[in-house]
Amino acid sequence: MKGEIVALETEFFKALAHPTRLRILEKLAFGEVCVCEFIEQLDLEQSNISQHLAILRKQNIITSTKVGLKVMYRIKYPEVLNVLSLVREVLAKQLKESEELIKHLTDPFE
Amino acid sequence: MKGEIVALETEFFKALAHPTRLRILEKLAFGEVCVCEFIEQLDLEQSNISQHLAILRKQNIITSTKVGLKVMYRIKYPEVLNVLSLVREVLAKQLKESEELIKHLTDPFE
DNA sequence: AAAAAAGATTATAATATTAGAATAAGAAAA
DNA sequence: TTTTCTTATTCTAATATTATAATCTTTTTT
Repeated sequence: MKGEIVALETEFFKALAHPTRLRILEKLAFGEVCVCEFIEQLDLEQSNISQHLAILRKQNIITSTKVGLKVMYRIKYPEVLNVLSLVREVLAKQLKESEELIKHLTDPFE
Repeated sequence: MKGEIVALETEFFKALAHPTRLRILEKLAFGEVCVCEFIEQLDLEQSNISQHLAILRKQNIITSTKVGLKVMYRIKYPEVLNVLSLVREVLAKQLKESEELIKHLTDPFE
């Protein structure tokens, strides 16, 4: 029971633990995006982008609809974006702290 | 610039993307824990636990202090726990939705 | 000082993830 | 209906992660 929840959480974090997938989500934060745009903007092989989209889809983080030849992707649960911004907050706090350490190193008598 | 932020985020998610490390954080949510307790409760090799602790330490998520022979670990930025609970919320929402799908499958005429 | 206890580190074999190339599948246009 | 366009899938080689075993390191007992 508890182990299965941890497993779900793990898979979720794994899905987010790749720069390409984070960049995809960043773009989707502004709304629907078609695969062709990702190909244009991310400067990666089409097949690679498609693989990363598949991972996010499998994790139920994004969904797609086919519109003619194109496939439009969007974020399925907007709460995912809150996770991303919360992580950025933690990182900001971490960086601020090391910044202060540097300050003390360079101006030790202030 | 933007790429480096994404890289930081990626490393952060990677640090959380393992069941053992999530279990460690779960235990640390209640307060300080010594390595010996992890060894006892997680039923894994000592060296393996130590490796996972090192990954969380390197990511600046936890810190340790030595007390005699023992080493006590604790969460450094409590905000990390908010990330975990937010993720659980997303998972809950996802599961609730698939639960409703099952309901419609089994009682299609309700 | 030698032995023991608690953790950390290193090396390595097994496994998993990733990127790129090739191919397939689907829809629309010619 | 053949061709073209857009995306998905499969295969594979390269890389990264992981767990175990063995080896330190540090501190405390004896």
